[in-house]
Amino acid sequence: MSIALQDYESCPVTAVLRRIGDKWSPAVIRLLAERGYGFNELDRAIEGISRRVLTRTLRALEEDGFVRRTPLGGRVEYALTERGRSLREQLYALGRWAAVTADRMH
Amino acid sequence: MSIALQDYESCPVTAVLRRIGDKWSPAVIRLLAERGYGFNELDRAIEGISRRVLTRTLRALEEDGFVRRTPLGGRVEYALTERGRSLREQLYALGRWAAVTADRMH
DNA sequence: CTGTATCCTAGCGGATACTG
DNA sequence: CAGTATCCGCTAGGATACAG
Repeated sequence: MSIALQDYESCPVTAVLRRIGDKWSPAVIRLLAERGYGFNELDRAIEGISRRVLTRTLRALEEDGFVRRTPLGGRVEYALTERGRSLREQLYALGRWAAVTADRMH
Repeated sequence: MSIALQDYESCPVTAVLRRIGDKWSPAVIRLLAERGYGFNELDRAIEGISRRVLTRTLRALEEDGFVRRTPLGGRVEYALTERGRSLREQLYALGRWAAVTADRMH
């Protein structure tokens, strides 16, 4: 069996890993799982992220249907969609596995 | 609640996502789940990867304890460790989820 | 408050020739 | 067969000033 070129991008698990495997997406998803957040609120909550990257991260998550952006007169609220909450469940399961087997992970 | 700097790297799920969220790790894991492979054999099976990147991918997976490298007189065999098979199970679950909800994933 | 514009750096991924 | 050496482009990520 061999893996063709088009398989690599079309493989669902690879696609989702590449999307949320960046530096900040997991942190954003984790926060939005609690409640809705404003932009600067997120910026302050996630220590170390730059506004430029936060913007890009949110846009990408929005484009994939994980996050919904709602303008509310002068401010904006970001929240998880149903699909986003579904993803969050998957990541939670993966997190439990990772925590248990983290001994050889440095 | 806020996310401190050190949390980002120490979070198990983020760590594992960053490790296997690269371009080729999922493909390598998928192949090695079947059976042991030699280096050039992997290179041929994964269409589009360069030897340089394949080497780095294998080294990283080995360092994290997902893959075992076994020299066998003139050739080398790469195979999943127990931990690697465990990860493969997790990815398989994530893949099923992704396949089902792939409608808004492009 | 919610971003965008600009500029910069480091690292990933790729092509290819070479080595034991 | 199993890699390493070299070079190169692209993009992710970061700092910071500016804008509506």
